[in-house]
Amino acid sequence: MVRKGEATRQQIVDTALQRASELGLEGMTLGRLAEELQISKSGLFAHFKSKEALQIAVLDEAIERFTERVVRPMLVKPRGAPRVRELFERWIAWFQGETDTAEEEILGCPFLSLSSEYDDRPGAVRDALVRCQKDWIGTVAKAATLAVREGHFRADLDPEQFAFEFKGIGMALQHAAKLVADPAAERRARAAFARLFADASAPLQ
Amino acid sequence: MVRKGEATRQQIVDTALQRASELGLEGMTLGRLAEELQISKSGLFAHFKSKEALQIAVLDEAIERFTERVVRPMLVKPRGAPRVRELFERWIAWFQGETDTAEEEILGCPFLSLSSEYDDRPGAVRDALVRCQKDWIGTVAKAATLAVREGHFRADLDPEQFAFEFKGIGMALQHAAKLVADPAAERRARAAFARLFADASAPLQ
DNA sequence: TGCAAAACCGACCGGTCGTGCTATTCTCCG
DNA sequence: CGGAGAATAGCACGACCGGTCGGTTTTGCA
Repeated sequence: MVRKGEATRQQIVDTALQRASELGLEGMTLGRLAEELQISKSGLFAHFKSKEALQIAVLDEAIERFTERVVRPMLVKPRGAPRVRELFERWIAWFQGETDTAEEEILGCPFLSLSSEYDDRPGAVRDALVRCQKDWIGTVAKAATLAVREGHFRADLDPEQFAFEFKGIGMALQHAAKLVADPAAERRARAAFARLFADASAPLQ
Repeated sequence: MVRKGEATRQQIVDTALQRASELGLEGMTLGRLAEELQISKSGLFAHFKSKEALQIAVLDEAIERFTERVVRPMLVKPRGAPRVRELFERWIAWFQGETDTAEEEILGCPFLSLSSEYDDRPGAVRDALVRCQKDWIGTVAKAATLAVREGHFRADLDPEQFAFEFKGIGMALQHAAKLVADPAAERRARAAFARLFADASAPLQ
């Protein structure tokens, strides 16, 4: 007697994530969400004690998907440069959304959208977002550290600096692809990464 | 008999820009704006035919200030590498807000906040925003082009690619400084720019 | 199959949103 | 200083917001 509710809740979170990616977690409203799900607003609300709780549930869902689609698959590659490359490729793929089928257009990374939505809005959602963003740059820095240890990257490389620039490339990609609708955005991002990667690599001899 | 109204309108736009930088152009509301200005909501509204008109007025004001504080001052430097450097320094300074006095904390660039606010929200505001963002990356690319022409940058440099990465550094700075509150953010941004600049520079001989 | 609990609904609350309309106050020119 | 017109206030509107509550339907174990 605990099945149906959980399924509905999952369905709500799924749809909410979708809407939140477009309108932001604040811009998403319970009424329209319920309407889209063909559910009453109160029925929807009953699954969460507050809108904030729903927002955090949505954020957790996004984190889970990100882990599954980007972070975990990178581990199949050997430590070092290949894993760093894989991380970038997975990240780029993440920008085109959940579809496993071929998809051309860039939907963007929900975390980047949420980052600017909450960088001036204190609260539990922001705290959770900060935590997961720190985790993410930590993951990138860790991969870079391993690449140094493997001898693929220069010994004097600053992994945190690498992660900073890595992140910048993704943000520029999102900006160029979504707002300015530059068809060359993805190519530019790859070129930027190639430069970052080359600079980080250990000299051939 | 055209004085007072214009002064009030300017005051409204000033305050609105301030609020919009924190809450976004959508999150900013006429009621609270009027309250802060000690003005009636209808009195405020009378200066603009719609909220969208106010939003665009705010955007125009931001563009004007950006031009004054970032784009125009760069022209005092000679064409080429010095001008590119100046552009970056002015841009970094722009992130700390309007204060001419020393200010430590990063307030962030309103355009970057607005970019993610409107990348999924069609309308006149978005159109204006896209236009000014294209102008901005065009300005950066133009400066890079001149640096190539002056022989400071490599002849085979892609100025648009340079502008893409330039923008990415600023976005990473905003993210690191505002959301994650990383005290090293500005240092990281400068280091990233130094690397970008060095890669773009023509070989010494 | 009975029945308690879980799931869900519809109506409704106070509040706030953007936006009109009308009346009053203020400002500046003649 | 008087009056025309700009500037502003007062007020109300319809819509929608997040959230509450009492009642109805559905579910799944005993």
